[in-house]
Amino acid sequence: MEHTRWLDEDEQRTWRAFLVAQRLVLDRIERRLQSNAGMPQAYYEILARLSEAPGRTLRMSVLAESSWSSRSRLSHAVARMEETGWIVRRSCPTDRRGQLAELTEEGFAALRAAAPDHVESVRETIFDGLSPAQQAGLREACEKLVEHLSGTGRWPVIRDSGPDGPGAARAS
Amino acid sequence: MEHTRWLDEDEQRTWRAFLVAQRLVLDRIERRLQSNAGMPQAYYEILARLSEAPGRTLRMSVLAESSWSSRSRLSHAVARMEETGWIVRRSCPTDRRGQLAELTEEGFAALRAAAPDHVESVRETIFDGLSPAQQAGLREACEKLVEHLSGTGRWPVIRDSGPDGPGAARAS
DNA sequence: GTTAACAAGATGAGCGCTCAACCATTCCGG
DNA sequence: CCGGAATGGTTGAGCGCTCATCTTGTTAAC
Repeated sequence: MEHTRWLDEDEQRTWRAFLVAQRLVLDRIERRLQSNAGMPQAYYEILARLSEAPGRTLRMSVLAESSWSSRSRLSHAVARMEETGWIVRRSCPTDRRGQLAELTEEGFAALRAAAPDHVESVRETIFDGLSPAQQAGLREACEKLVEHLSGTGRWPVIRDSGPDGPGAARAS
Repeated sequence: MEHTRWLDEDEQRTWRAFLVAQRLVLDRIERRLQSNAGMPQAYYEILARLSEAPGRTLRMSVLAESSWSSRSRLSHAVARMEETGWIVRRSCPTDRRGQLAELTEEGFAALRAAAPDHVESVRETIFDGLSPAQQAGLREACEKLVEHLSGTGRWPVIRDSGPDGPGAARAS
């Protein structure tokens, strides 16, 4: 057996910093979104992707990929959001295995209502504390990580649906 | 109502990259740790902090802070790990409200057994995909974020005056 | 000293997630 | 065609987490 490649001091600090920063950031944003819009970040993501789709409708599998969600997770999430009236499911006409998820007017309204504070929260949490150079460094590293990890993991590689990100709700 | 400070295109990309990278990284490491050592990352963190403490013992509150965990979470986690025999709780001699969490031999052994593969997993996930400069950039940004976020609004949740909170009788 | 405020933890309900099945449909090699 | 593999999606158990609440112990004001 090969000897373990332990982390040197710099690597330890990097890993710790990433872990803690990730916790603090996600936690803060999740908490604020939950208290202001009554939805977790993952649901916001799903609604945002749906809102950008033609007809505000996507197949479950496509939606799962574009929101970086497992099928099981998406299935549970959509079931929940169907109960709250944000999404409706319809069967797919061309493939009887498939299901289409469609954003309802209520769902779209919920997304629009949630967006401004969520964006503000993201800005305060991430961008207000980092210099432009630090933002660039963060982005470069994260994009590289995504590239590094998205081929071999459990999620298929997908193309980002464009530079619009979670902001579709602002575009109308 | 002020106008929302929407994210520009660069900021969108940065935020998306951070979100996705964070998901992929944590997911991968968590999954591997779970399958190889039967514990979630948060538990590993707790065991690691305990193992570094004098007497392998810490007060719950200190342990909560040093593992960036809420008290409730730590309480649940320690309860669970007490069932599996990795931790024992003893009452604190100097403060009868307090509890001391002590790492057992079994807990220490579990941590030691988990460590090599976990470290290898971290290395493969984070460091093998990043150049030294990118690692440095990631570290700088994350450390800045931690600094930015750990001051106020850190973990202790801002409680609005609840039913038996201060000023409950007068507030409404 | 009494009493109100506060701190340390524990606890239980609720929720989102994972994992491992599971059913239904479609695809594809003989 | 047929039958097995692959695909799309759902389901339920189990778990870790949050939130609100509760208990117990400490502190401080008067």
